[in-house]
Parts: sequence; C-alpha cells; structure tokens
Amino acid sequence: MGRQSDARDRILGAAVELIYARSYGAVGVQEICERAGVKKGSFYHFFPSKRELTMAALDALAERIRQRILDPAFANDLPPLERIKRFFDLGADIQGEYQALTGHVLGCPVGNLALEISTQDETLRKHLERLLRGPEERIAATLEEAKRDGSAPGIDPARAARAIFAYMEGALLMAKTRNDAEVVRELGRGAVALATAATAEPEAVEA
Amino acid sequence: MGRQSDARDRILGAAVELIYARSYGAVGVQEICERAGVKKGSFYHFFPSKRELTMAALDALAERIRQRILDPAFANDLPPLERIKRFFDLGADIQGEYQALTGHVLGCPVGNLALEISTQDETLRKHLERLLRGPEERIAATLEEAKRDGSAPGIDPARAARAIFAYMEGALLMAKTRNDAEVVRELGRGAVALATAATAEPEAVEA
DNA sequence: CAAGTTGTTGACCGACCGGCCAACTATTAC
DNA sequence: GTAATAGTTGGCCGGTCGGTCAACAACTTG
Repeated sequence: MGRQSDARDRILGAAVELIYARSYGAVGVQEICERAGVKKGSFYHFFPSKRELTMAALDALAERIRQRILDPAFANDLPPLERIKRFFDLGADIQGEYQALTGHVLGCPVGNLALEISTQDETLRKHLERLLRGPEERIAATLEEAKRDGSAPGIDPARAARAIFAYMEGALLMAKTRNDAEVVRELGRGAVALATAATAEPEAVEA
Repeated sequence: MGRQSDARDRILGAAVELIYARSYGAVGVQEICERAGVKKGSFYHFFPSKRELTMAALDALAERIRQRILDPAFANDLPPLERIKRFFDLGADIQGEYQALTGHVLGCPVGNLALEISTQDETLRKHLERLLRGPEERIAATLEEAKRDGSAPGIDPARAARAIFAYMEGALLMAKTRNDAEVVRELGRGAVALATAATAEPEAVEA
C-alpha cells in the first residue's frame, strides 16, 4: 500500500508501545507483527532479530523523549534551577497521561529495559548506558548555566547532574511501583536541593 | 533424602538466584528445577504456579535484605545521619560483591522485578509495593531520631525517607546500567543533603 | 500390619517462542 | 520491453513455555 517503508515504521511503533507497556521478555515478535499489521516473515525482512529491533526501537524512543520531555523542560524561558523542577513536573504529567490511558504508570522506558536486560545482553546494556547519558548532559548544561549566573555557586555540575538524574529514575521507579504518577511531582520538590546542597564540593564532614 | 521440605527450600533458593541474576521473564520453571535438583512435577507439588513461587521468593529476598543491609546499616552504633551514608556504602559494597562474583552489578532485586512486572500483574505489583515500604520505614525512623537529637531540625521524616529511598533505587539502577558498583557510593554522598535540605518544610519559594 | 499422608517421578499437553525460507508480487532501472 | 530489486506472504523449524497427571515411593500414624 504505502510506497516507502511504511511497514518498517509500523513495526517500530508497535514494538515501542508493546515493550514499553509490558516488558521485553513478555512481548513476542508475533504480537508485534499483529499490532503492526504485518506478517512475521516480513518482520525479518527489516530486522535481523528481536534484539536489533529493540535497539532501533530504543533509538526512536530516545528521540521521542528528547522532543516530549527534554526540550520542553530545559527550554531557557525559565531560570536554570526552575527548569529542573519543571523536568520533574513534566515527568509527572506524562506518567499521569499513561496512567489515564492504560491504567498503569509506565515509568521510564529506558530505565525499565535497563533493569530487565543489563545482565543478559552486554550490547544492549552499552546501548542503554549511552542513552541514559543524554538527559544527564542536558541537566549538566543547565546546572553550568546556574553556576555561571550565580544561582548555584559552589556546584559541581557533572556530579550534580548524575545525582539528579538518578533521583529522577528512582522517582519513576517508585511511581510505577505505586502506580501513582504524582509521586514524581512530590519527589521532585527535593531535586533542586539535591543539586545545590549535595554536591557543593565540600570538605565539611569526613568519616 | 532430606527429611523435611528440603526440596522446597532449594527451589526457592534457585528461583531467587536465577531471577535476580536475570529477570522474571528470562527464567523458566524448568531451569529453576534443574538448578534445584528437582523434577518439574515436584515443583508443582510445592507451588501452584510460577507467580506464587515468585511471591514466596520475594518474601525470602526481603528477609535477606533486612539481615544483610538494613540491620547493619541502621544499627545505632552511629549517629542517625551517618547511618544513611552507611546505607549507601553498604549498598555499594554488596553490589561490588555481585559484580566480582557474576560479572554484573545486579541492582535491587525488588526494584528489578517492580519495573518488569508492575504493569503485568496487579497482585505482584501490590506485593512489591508493600516490600518497598520496609526500607522506607527504616529510613523514616532513623530520620525521626535525627530530628529528635537536633541533627536534622526542620525535617519531615516520612517525606524525606521517601526521597532518600527513591534516590537509592535510582542509584542502584544507574549502577546496574553502568555495571559499576561504585556509582552507588558516589551518589550516596548526596543522600544526607537530600534528606535535610530537600524536605525541610519550607514556605521559601513558590511557583 | 494397614491406612493415610507427603513427596517424587517421567511422560505428556497445547501454545508459543525466535527465526527461516522458497515462492510470489510489486516497484524500479535500464 | 526485460531484468533486477524490494517487499510480502504462509508455512515451517526445533525448542521451550507454564502447567497437568497418574503412578509410585517413603514416611508417619494408628
């Protein structure tokens, strides 16, 4: 029907949705094909394996996250530190949408897969690790801006960004487990403090 | 051979190890039986289903976590706030052990399963949610002690405990994805600040 | 001893798993 | 036109999935 590789995109889309909503192990190639309206033989024309499909789906996912969360959250229409808060609020909003649509808070698609397959497939693990660096760098850049403009004086932007992003992933994990998107918003209230206080290169306490 | 339900324990143990090292979906009943030295028919004498087995395994796991991490970390031989730091250091140590043994950082067994099956099985999700409350309450009790002795004056113990534990789960997720246990230790440096600064019931900033 | 209970075994079930392939049909290039 | 290329199809592969069952062994209880 469609003239170009319309089918490939549908397969990718179906994979993203299904794996995100359930898990890697709980979704079969067959089901992906059914949702994409494609026969299984056709699947293997576009992707050599389920693993490769997952890799491609992950990339599509990362792009979607960038557009739907990262770009809006870290736009410079707000002071740097307030963008951090917006990052969590946006996360809560989107998780809330999924909750309303599917009945479940789905959490972070990258984090979900990371916990499921990091020990099983080193190639995928590396891929996941790389994908998780994107948001982290976004946060780091924001914190550098905050350091420059004086709103977060003694901060170590790279370290603080790691802390904030880990905190975000933890918040998403808790929200998914509780099936309550608002957990992300509430926990987000501590995020800025984590950034500014936590990693202000101190020699304060030792041992 | 053994006189009492020796087999049941071996099945449970095998399930804990295998599922923790891989994932729920990636481990079959058959493999669990093989590792336990038991035939599959015997498995279903003790457990009605893989799901029920997982539930029991989870309980065994929670008990092990209490003994190996919670009890040592939150023992009162240290001032309350320093126990929080010890919680993260201990987490890093144990993840390091698994790394050395298996080649992989395995993360939190409860968190792993929570992300994998929260959307697929409501009964298991509730169970997981309940298990995650244990550590949280431990942290909350510690923070209340800190509040009483004046080392964390304006704190909201319950809220701060939620934040710290989410942060811990996030740290374990990052460590597993990076396959580097020391991530937990490094991120732990921010944990106390998250507790004391983040949730000190403020009316400071708004909007 | 006999009866009942608890545990163990191996064979078996239908369904599905990821993946493969030869044949066929479009589309494009010459 | 023809030839090559890209895409599609249905059927098939061996293997594994979670789960069942009847027969049997062992130990406990009278």
